[in-house]
Amino acid sequence: MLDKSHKHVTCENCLAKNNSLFKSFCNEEVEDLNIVKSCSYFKKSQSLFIEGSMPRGVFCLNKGKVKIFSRGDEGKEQIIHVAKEGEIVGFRAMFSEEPYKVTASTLEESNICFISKADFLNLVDTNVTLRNGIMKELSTELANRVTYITNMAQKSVRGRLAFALILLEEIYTGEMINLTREDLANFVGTATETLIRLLKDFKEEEIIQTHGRKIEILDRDELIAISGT
Amino acid sequence: MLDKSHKHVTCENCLAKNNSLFKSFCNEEVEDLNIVKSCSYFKKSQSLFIEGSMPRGVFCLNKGKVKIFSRGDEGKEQIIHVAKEGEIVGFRAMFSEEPYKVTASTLEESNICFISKADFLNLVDTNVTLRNGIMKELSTELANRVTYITNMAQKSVRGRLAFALILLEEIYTGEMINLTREDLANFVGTATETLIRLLKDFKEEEIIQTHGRKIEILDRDELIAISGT
DNA sequence: TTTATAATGTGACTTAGGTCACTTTTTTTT
DNA sequence: AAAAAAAAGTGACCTAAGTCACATTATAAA
Repeated sequence: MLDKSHKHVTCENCLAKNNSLFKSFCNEEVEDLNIVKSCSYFKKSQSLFIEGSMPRGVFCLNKGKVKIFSRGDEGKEQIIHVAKEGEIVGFRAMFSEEPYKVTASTLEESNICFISKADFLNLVDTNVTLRNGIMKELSTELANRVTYITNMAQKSVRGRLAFALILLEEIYTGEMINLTREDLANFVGTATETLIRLLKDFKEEEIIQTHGRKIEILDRDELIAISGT
Repeated sequence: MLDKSHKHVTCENCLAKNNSLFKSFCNEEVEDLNIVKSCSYFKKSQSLFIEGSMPRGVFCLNKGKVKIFSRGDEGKEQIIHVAKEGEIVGFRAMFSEEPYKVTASTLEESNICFISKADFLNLVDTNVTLRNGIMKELSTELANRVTYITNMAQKSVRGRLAFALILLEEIYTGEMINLTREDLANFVGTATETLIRLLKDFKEEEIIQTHGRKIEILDRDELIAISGT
């Protein structure tokens, strides 16, 4: 259980910092950051921002996980990304001058800091390293989505699930993958029932093991092989 | 037929310029651009760059169309984007320090200018407007891909084809959509046979009309309706 | 603790869309 | 113009994966 009263993690002490776009910041820069940011506690299933609304700033994850999703025409969630500690969420929309195309919502209780649009853009304007980091991040993300699209278009659901589990293992480093079957299905892009059946197959093949809803990967190599399907 | 001898279009006279990231350039800036760029003629089906190779610069389309695709595990092309006159192709990889994740290849004979990585990055460093344009472009593109992914995961092939035709109508403004059935199938993410059958349906429903391989859209509203499927 | 609510899991059935095997038409090359 | 190669189009068949309708846990609330 997170300490709800601990509302102001200082950037200096932020454990997630070295995993973030701010990792190269010097002490002075971290101090500036610390002044402009505000920190707050989010319960499970709270939204940071909603598809269609205008961006007002960026969110920096100190602790917790956040799903980023868009809704298809029938309202079904398509999870695009699961953000973890250290990630800055919502900065893509800072530059596009358009409303959010995605919703961000916590998957578990989280400590999340907020930096206003003006402050963030000011940082980007004045800090070359940060700016380059962001351009690199945007480009890398764009390249990742190419893979994502190709997977969606060409792989079987079984292959996509294998791929998703490999990605999620990275995101849930040190702990077990912990997502509702519906969220997992919405990430893989399939029906919940199909997802459950495929997980059952993987269990029977001893590729994974479950502890309640939590998923432990037993045979990563096999998953890699299947993900080519 | 393009004039093959006309190898050096000056940026000043480039008809595509106003449709590009360079549209806000002043005369002096255009002159600088003109000095660093080189211009060449590409036949149909020539590659500008290939997945896996290291980026050496960016390509600016003066005339012609270019498909951008990645290959899935079985080698099947997945077309991510069709670039038209005015677009700068390959600039995403300039910032990622990684090999290309996609291949770019001409769909028709084209006039294409080249700007080396060093020259391009120099421009980006010194020209704030260009840089902001690029950051905006990267972000918008990222948002578009969210839609693309959601479509792939949730829509029927019929719905995706309708959506693709709407996009392609924009890209082929003033002319008719002219793609092989295989390319179109690889854009929609389906088998060529399925694509042909669906096009036949659309013809019977008088939503489109074909002139040889060229596709003319008759009922855009109906396509929009179907694309929600 | 009981009740309500949400999440997980199964079975039966249907179908969209992929695959394979050809034919026909168009385009390119000789 | 003839030959070769590539693209377009058809038909028959099959199966991966979606849908619907419940049963069975979990989890949260009263």
